[in-house]
Amino acid sequence: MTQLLDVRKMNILRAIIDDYILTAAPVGSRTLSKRDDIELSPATIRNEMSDLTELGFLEQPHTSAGRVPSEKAYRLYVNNIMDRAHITDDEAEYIRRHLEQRVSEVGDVIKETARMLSGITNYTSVVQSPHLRNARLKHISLIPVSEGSALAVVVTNSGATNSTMLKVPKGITAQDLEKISKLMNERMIGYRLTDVHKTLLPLLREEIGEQADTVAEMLGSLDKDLGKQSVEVVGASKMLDFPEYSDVAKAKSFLSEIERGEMLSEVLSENEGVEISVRIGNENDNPELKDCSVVTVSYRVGGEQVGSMGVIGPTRMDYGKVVAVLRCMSESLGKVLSSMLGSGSENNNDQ
Amino acid sequence: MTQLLDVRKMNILRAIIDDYILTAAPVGSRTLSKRDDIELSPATIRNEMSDLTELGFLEQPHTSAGRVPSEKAYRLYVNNIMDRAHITDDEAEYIRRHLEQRVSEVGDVIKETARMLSGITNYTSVVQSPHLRNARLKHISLIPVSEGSALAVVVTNSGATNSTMLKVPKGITAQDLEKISKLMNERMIGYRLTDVHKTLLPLLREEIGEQADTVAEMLGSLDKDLGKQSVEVVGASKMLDFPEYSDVAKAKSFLSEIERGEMLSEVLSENEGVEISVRIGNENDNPELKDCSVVTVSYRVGGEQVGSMGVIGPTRMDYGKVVAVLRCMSESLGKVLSSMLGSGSENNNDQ
DNA sequence: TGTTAGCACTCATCCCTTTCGAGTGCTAAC
DNA sequence: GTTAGCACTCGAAAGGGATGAGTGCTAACA
Repeated sequence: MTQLLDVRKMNILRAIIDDYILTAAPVGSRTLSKRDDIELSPATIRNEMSDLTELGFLEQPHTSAGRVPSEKAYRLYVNNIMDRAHITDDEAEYIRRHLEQRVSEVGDVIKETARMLSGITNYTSVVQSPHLRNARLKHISLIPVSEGSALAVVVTNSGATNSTMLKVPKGITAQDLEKISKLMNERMIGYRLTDVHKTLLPLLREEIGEQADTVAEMLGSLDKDLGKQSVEVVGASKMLDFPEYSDVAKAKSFLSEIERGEMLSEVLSENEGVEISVRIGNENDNPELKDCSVVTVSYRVGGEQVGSMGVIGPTRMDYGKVVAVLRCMSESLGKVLSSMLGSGSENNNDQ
Repeated sequence: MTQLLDVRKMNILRAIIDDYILTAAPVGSRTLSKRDDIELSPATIRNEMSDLTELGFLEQPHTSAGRVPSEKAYRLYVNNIMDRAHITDDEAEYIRRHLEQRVSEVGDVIKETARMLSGITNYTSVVQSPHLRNARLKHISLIPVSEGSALAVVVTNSGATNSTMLKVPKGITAQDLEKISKLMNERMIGYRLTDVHKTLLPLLREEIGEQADTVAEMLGSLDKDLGKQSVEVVGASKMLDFPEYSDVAKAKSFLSEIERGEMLSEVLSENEGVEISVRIGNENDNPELKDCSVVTVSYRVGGEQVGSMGVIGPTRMDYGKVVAVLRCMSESLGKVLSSMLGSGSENNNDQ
């Protein structure tokens, strides 16, 4: 498929895309022939453009307008043409530095990542907090809050903490809770929460005694709760900077959808297992994103993929830069989280 | 000041405001004379409108347009004219019901409140989480997380829970932490955090021994952290529904400001001590809000004002409905929080 | 055979004018 | 004090060139 296009066509296509990314205006043959990297007359270029249009890489808003890249063109561009190293060492250094200053809490790091991501790219950024599914228990506290409810605080080996309100059966007293949490701390530390729930709990049943059902229920709801990954969105309003969204109705429907939030976690969870993913226009499932491109990247802590982040922008986004920035951010975030969370990486490897 | 306007002028002004709130279009004399509640000819109305314009209650976009209410008019309307009981018992019941279903966590209740508030009014809603400044300690856990950091989990008598990452001096071991938290639980329960920090700590110093400084520092940073009130915003994009924001640049600058978030906490903390506050157009400090009105209301748990919420909309917002809804929401939220948090109200009163 | 100049043609955009109508203010009559 | 009548204002919408960026095609050139 690559060889469908000769070098010259490739160059012209790249030039058109580069130009269009910058200006959002249809690109004409004269404009192109003025560029230094293309030494052809407008007429020749027109012939090539005509071919490219026929091949589906270019589109014409109307007869007497310039050409606009099609989604197929962006796809080709992303796969084969763009130069990825659009990010300087300085910028990379800046990202790392800036992230490492925020040493306090995971949530803050995620927020800061989202802010930087949107700040550097000038698109909407989306960053998912790391999931704890495979984290190992380090400490559990059950703190009585009121009749019928207790707060479960879980610290994992990755240093992440999570507190969840649990319902507690009527009969259970504060002493019971203390007993249970003591037992849990003695026996369950070092296991994955899912392991505890599925594997270990049955073995421990007799030892726990009459409260076994309570514990099981608590673990179940904990399990569910730890699976939830929050999502930080920054710069949604930046979409209004682009002429693509100069129509208020369009802007509104996009922003509402972002605000609802459901789309976002879908978008981020779609690329499990993949390192980096670029979805262009209609490649997105969500119809609200059909004029957008979404670039997502997963990040790892201690070798394990624990979350992802991404950028949402118009289809004519600066893919090269975005991909480079995301690569860098993913790496930095991974490092920062790993180091922040201390022992995380070592303990995670022994199965 | 009220008596500057006779009954007829008042009626006309109210009619104009009502109409303008609905349509956002300048109101003319003919339109008014067609209304059932005004039995005057257009010419007569024109005379009155001319007077009202001279008095500063109406403005004319241009000579041959209808009249638009001025901010002064809205002020008068809010203070003297509007009928407040714009909300039916059914709606009030709906609000209460809907909130009470969300019994799990304070954060969820706040989110749901914000969602409903924006849903019912169709404006942007802003809801602050309750502050814990005067809450009394019920339980403290210090959980070692990694070298140099520990998680402090505080449960207050109001049932609110809050966890904060604390820096811990190098020398402190897990055992130390346990000892400290045990001591704190024994001696500090029932006090306000600020009391503990300022009053009780000095008295306890010797008893705590060498870790006193550590405890002091921890309490200090806890204190600061518990003072933070998060803010939930829902429906910011709804502003785009209004013709006032059909200009994308204007919409963008408004949304960016909302997204930055700082303005919001300012707006909400301005009305401490006041029950309900209406700020119209330029009455707002923030220039970004000069075309908006902000209605805020505080809410109480156990007799004490612990937070506030509000609605942001165009100056021609439906003040009557908004005020009524906010009143109801404030009451419901207070009740739900009080009941949710169990013992909250009783214990809060004994000084 | 590939490249280029020339030319007729298309069509969105800009600007100007005209028309339309909602709304006003004033005056005179009731 | 209220109202009908009327001239006047002015924004919004509709129409109509002119402009110019851009195309496709053809024929000539290297």
